[in-house]
Amino acid sequence: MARVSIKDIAIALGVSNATVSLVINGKEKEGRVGFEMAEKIRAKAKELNYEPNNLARSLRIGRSETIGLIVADISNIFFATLAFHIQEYAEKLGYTIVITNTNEDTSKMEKMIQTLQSRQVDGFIIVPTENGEEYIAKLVKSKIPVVLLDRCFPAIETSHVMIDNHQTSYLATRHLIALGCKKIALLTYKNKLHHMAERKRGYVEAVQNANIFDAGLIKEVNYENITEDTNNAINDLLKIKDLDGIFFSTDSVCVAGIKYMQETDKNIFKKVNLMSFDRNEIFDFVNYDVPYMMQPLPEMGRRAIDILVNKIVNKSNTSEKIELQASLHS
Amino acid sequence: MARVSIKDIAIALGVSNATVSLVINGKEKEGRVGFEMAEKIRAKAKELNYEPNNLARSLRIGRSETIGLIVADISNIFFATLAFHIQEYAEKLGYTIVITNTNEDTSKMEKMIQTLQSRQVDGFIIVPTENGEEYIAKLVKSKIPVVLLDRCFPAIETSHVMIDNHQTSYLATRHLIALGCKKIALLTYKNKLHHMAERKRGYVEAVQNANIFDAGLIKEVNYENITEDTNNAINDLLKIKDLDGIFFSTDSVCVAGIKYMQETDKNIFKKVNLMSFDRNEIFDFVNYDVPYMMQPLPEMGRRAIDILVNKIVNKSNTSEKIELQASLHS
DNA sequence: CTGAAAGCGCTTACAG
DNA sequence: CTGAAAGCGCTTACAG
Repeated sequence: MARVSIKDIAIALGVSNATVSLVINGKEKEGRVGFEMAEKIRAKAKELNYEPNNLARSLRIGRSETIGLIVADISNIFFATLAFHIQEYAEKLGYTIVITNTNEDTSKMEKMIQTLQSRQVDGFIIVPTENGEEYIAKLVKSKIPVVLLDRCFPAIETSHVMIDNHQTSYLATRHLIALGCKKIALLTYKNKLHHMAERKRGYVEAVQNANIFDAGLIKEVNYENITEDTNNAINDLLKIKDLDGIFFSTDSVCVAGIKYMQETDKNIFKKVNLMSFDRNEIFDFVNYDVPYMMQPLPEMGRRAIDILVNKIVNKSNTSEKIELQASLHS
Repeated sequence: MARVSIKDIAIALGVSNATVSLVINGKEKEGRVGFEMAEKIRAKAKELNYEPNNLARSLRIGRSETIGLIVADISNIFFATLAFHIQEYAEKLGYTIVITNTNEDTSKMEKMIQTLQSRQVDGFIIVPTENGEEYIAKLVKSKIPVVLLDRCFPAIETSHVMIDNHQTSYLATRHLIALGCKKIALLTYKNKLHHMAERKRGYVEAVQNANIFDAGLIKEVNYENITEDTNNAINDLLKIKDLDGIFFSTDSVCVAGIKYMQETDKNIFKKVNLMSFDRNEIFDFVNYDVPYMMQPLPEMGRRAIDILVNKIVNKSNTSEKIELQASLHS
């Protein structure tokens, strides 16, 4: 039951390893192997049930045709869907995707990157953690191809694929304003990630332009303590007279918010308009049509792969910064 | 920027590759390298920023310490969570998990397995597709370590980790009966997978024992057409006089069912008791406490890894068939 | 305590 | 059109 190698085929047929390798890789034309010999080799390969050893191949050619995908939380439907699209597309290009998970933990991210590097991945697509800037900077400096996804560090010169968070947030807020809202709250994560700051900036710009800015309407919650923090924030907000809009900067906060509001006041949605970032399945079960800004997940995945593969294949070193548009669903 | 290898360290220090390798792998004691030399080697490795090449190592030792995990749908929270736990646990044991996705497509499953085999994974954890029996049988016969997860093919002699579907389903139905239900419907997938048949069997046994079996209360829907089929099934069921219970054999069907029922009749949950297989986030947003049978995902993941690693390391060839208990939440 | 050498399975110049 | 040989970066008997 020992695995059969190129050598076994070569010996069985009395030819050289080189000839077999050429045929197996379909290089018989440029490679100058006779048609009959090629046919014999293919037949023998099938007969012996030959399966190539890609480890050996990778070692020899110096590429593994494997890409490391590092996401923040694979059990979050947003990242799971993104991972799904990335895998689908990468497969078409002949790359295998290795997905790993950081749980928003920087030391874990570092460990994952090291593990994958020792397995010789050709490049990385990374959703970086909040405190991961230093390590990502080091990684990028080491010249291994990297594309950041969904999030970025403006101080580092890297390629990234994300949406235009500022613009998306601005448009989301404008939508509430167009609906006639005058007191619009923002419920967002408290962290240093740039994309979150951009979402806040988009909101602030929109309410300022409409002359309805009020710093007291901005509430920030911690990722680790989302339920309790959100409940408290909503409690505070509902005390505000004439509150008529809440913009949630992610669907996870929106879900937590809606859950609490439903329990608190069944008629809340008649008074307060919501807006979410990304869709969540639970929206179908709420007695209110939640409008949301949808990120183009399949395209984000494709673009990330395209840029990364270009870096890998052409050794391109330019930083491509892609910011896609999200679409309003209401 | 060329990667530094063991050889570079050896040359820099004027020692042999073997000595460096021994130290790097912490085998200096059994390996008989002097402490001072070991220290010098470690220092030089750090200085040169040495990172081992696991591809080369795997090729040499004949193991990759990588496990292929093949799930049916990574964007389904059930599998995503399972994948998460498997990865967490495998990492502790020094294994890297490569996750891929079949989308319930058998030809895709075959392709994924081949790809991973050529990358020399040491073994597989597989959630097999409905028509994948033949290929899985072939795979198992080839002696590569395999553990089936969540589903199994009784005709094939393999290891598997799943729950006791019959018993779980039986208890779920008993719960509805204990609540006083006399007309309990079953809403399940129409497919040939054994675990689904077991869920049906558990339901049938429970209602037969209670003398309330009625074949007309069993409705089957297609995975590909879940929304429409479920709506039709629910429509039929709601025409039945005195219907007082519905058991959903998976949370995905339950979600579809609840969605439709909510739209159809707001007071439905006062008349009909539900029971779901597994929990879903949307249950929090339904005006009714959905009871469910919860599968022990972390344990399922751990057991699958333990069995697989045992096969890999000890070349164990016995089939371990693990059937865990699910717990009732109501 | 340390080194020289073979070999894992492949690919790729080079020679003929 | 085909073969002999080197080498990717490791590990592991074997010899001393």
